[in-house]
Amino acid sequence: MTVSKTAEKSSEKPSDATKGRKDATEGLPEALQLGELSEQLGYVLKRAQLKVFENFLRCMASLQLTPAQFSVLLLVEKNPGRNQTEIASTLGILRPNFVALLDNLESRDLCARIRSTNDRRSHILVLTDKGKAVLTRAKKLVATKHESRLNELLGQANREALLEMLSKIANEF
Amino acid sequence: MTVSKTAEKSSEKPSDATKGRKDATEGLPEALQLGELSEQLGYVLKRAQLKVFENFLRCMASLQLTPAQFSVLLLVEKNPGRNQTEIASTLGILRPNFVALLDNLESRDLCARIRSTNDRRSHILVLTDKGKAVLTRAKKLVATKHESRLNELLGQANREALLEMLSKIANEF
DNA sequence: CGATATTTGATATGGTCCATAACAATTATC
DNA sequence: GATAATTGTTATGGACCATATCAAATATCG
Repeated sequence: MTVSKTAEKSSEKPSDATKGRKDATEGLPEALQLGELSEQLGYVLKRAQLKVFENFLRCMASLQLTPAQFSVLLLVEKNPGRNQTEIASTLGILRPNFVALLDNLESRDLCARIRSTNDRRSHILVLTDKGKAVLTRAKKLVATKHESRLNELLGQANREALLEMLSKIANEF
Repeated sequence: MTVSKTAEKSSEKPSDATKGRKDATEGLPEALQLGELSEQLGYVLKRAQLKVFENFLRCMASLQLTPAQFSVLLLVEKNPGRNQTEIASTLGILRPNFVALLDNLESRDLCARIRSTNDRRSHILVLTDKGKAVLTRAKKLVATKHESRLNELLGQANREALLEMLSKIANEF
């Protein structure tokens, strides 16, 4: 050990004003200094991501769609006729973990697995009619409640610049 | 069910060219179209965050520090004499989950819990000498290997703009 | 052709992170 | 001094992520 146990506060300071934290300026617990933390991109990136996901979930509460589920619906709509492996891998989801996710969407009749006639191992993925309808509503909610709020916070131009830089990091880092 | 089971590909097309996917242009599995996904800030944000954390871990492999551990060391260095509740809460870590994190840092002699004399319930947190030394090396690694690579990818000005926008989202969203 | 290897969806399993309830010790409050 | 609140801690469960493994189906190659 390099530090003596049972010490207290800033040493070299046997003063009286800061003893027991009972000054007249009490009440607030004196917010901590973030210091270099607020300059760490990873830290800020993570916090921002949590906030965005949190807001996304609130906006989608009526449809009960998580970001991952929404991304699956979007990708299946854009790429109908693909199998689980293809959809999962382009989303960065491992096949085993994709099974339960799909089970959920299928049990809610948003998505369907269809045994392919070409390759009877694979399951072709398609949106059901209900899935298409829900996705349409989801897109509207995201646009009007979610992304729009980001626009008014950052401004249209900044939001696009942000997206471009994040894409660069996601793809070229 | 709204879709007929055992279908295949784009219907209304009993053609021959796209049957069995055995054209002359075979080989590549024909990359999927991301479509609107690449415009979803949450999606891109998450992917970027994963990439940044991944790179952070690689850069810190020699010191065996995770982003969370690094943030704790940074915060304790900047705010010595605070207790676990204060450090954990400003990092968005729940007290129960902070215990094991601290146990790890303390077992490696990077950080120490000191029973406060003011409030004998709380544990004051301080960096050990080894903790300070490791943190110094960690900062250098982050600066030279991690953040520098972001700079050359985005450019100094863009990196600062990115940080500012992410901070705005993290704090005001 | 037929033996072997590969692929696909699936299960089981373990790890990490996150969230809640509950507890003993200590302190604050009235 | 009785009651309430706080601190660190444990236990626990859920969500997410990663690996190994499997049966069925297909591909490969002698």
